[in-house]
Amino acid sequence: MLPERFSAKNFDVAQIRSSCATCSLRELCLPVGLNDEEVETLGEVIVHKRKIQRGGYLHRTGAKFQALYAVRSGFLKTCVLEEDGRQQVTGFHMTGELLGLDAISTDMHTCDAVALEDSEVCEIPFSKLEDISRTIPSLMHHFHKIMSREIVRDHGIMLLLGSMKAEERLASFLLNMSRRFAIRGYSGTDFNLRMTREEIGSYLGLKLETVSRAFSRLQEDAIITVNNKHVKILNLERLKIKMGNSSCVT
Amino acid sequence: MLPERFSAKNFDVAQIRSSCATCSLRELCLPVGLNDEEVETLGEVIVHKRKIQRGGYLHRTGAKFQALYAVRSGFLKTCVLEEDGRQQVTGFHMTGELLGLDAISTDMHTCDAVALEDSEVCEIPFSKLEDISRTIPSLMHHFHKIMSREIVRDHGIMLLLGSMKAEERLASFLLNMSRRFAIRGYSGTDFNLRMTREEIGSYLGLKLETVSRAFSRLQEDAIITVNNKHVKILNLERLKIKMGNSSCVT
DNA sequence: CGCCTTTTTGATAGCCGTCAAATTTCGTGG
DNA sequence: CCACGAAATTTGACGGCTATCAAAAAGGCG
Repeated sequence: MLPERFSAKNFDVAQIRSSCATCSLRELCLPVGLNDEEVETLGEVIVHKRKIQRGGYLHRTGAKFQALYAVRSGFLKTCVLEEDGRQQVTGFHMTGELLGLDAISTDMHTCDAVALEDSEVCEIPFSKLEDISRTIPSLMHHFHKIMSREIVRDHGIMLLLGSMKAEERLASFLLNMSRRFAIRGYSGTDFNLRMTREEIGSYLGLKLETVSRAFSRLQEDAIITVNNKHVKILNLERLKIKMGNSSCVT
Repeated sequence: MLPERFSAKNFDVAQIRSSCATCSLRELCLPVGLNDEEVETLGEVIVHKRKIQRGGYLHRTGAKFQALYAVRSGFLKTCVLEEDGRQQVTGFHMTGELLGLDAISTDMHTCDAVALEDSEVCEIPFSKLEDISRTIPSLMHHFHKIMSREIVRDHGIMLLLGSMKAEERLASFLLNMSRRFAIRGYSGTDFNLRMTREEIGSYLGLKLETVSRAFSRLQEDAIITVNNKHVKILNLERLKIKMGNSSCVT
C-alpha cells in the first residue's frame, strides 16, 4: 500500500514510528542507559507522536489509561480538579518528561493534562512497555527510577507547601525552572514562563496576587527582573538564599 | 548444621524465611493478585523480618538503598529533614504498606523512617524483586500500581497543603486514618493515634498548636471526641462535610 | 484598533504562627 | 506501686503573612 519510497529498504520503519534511536531527547527520556538495540526495540512500540495545540487536553481526569506520554516538544501542566471548581496544579512538564504515571494505579487518569503551548508527545502503550521491560532489565530499572523520582519530587513539593512562605516558594520554583531549562540547553538565567500567575499560584499553594507581589519583591531586591512572563535571574546565589536552605525541589 | 527438626523435610523453608504464603497481610501487601506458586517465589527472596523498637530508625536519609520494606506490624513515619532542623513528615505507614520507594531514584534513601511504635518489617531486596518480577508479570504490574498509588497519594496531599485550611486538613487526615484502620479490620471510628500533635502538624503543614485547636473545634462541634491520642468519630458524614468536597486523600 | 485576559498594586480582614503559661500524660527509677 | 521530671497537650493573647476585594494598567489576540 505504501509507495515504493517508503518500503523498508529505503526507509527505516522504526524511525517512521517513533525514532527513539534518532531522537534528540534520547538522553533525557525513557531510553536513558539503553544500548542501540534496546532503543530500537523500545522505539518499535512507541506510537507516532501526537500533537496538542495550546490549551488542548492530552488527557482528562477519568479517561481510560492506555499509554504513558513522553513530551517531545512544548510545555504542559497537570492539574487535579475539585468539585467546587478550584484546581490544583500538580506539575509542569517539559521535553523528555513522562506523563501519566498516576494513572497506572487505577487504570484511569487522575488528573487533566493541558498543553500550555503547542506540544507534541510520544505515546507509549503501557502494557507493551511492561512487556518489553521484561526482556530489557535496564529499561525496567530506569522506569522504576523515573517513578521513584516523581515520588521524591512530590515530597519536595510537600515540603515546600508545608513549610515555606511565599517568597521562598517562588524562589524555589524559579530555581527549579532554571535548572530544567539549563539541562535542556536553554539559558538557565533568562527564560519565558509559559504559565500564568494563577497557575504558578495554584502549584505553589498561593493566590495569584501573592505570586505577583513575590515577583515584585524579588525584583526590588535586584535578584531578578520580571516583565510579565519574561524572567531574568540576576543573582542565582541570592535566589538560593531566598529559598532558604531547605531541600531542593527536584 | 541445623538440628534435625529444622530440616527441609519437617519445616517449610519458605516459611522460615518470610512466610508470604501464610502472612495475614497477603491481601494488603505486595503479593496481591498472585497465585500460590508466585507467592512462594516471592517469599523466597524476602528476608526474614526485622524488628524496630519504638523511636528506632528503619533507615536514615543518605543510607544506601538495598531493599524495600513491607510493614508487618506496627506504625512508622517517614520524614525529610531540613538543614535548619525542621522536619516535614511525608507519610505515616501501617501494616501491609511498602516503604523505600523514594530511594530507587538515587540508590540512596531520601528520608528517615522512624518507628512510632514497636514494629516489624519484611525486607525485600530490590534487585531480586526486579529479577523475579521479570518472570511474574502480575507482580511487576502490581508493583507499578503501588508506586503509582504513592504518586496519586502525594498529589492528594499537595492538594490538601495547597488549598485547605486547618480544620479541613485535620478532617481529611482523620478520615484517611479511619479508612486505613477499617481496611485492616480495626474500628474506623474509635482508634488511637500513634503520632504527636507536632508530627500531625508537620504532615499537614500546620503548627502543633493549630492542630490542637482544630481538634478542640471538631470536639466542640460534637463531630469527634478527643482524649489525647484517643479519637472517636461521632459523625462521619459531618466530618466529610468539614473536609470540603475536595478530592479524597488516599 | 478594541476587547478581553492577565498582571500589578493598594487597602483591609482573617487565619494561622508565635510566644507564653498552665495542665496532663508518660517514662523512668526508686 | 508510687513519685518525680520531662514531654506533650491545651488554651490564651497578639502579630504577621496571605487571602480577599477592588481598581487600574499592561499585554495579547482577533
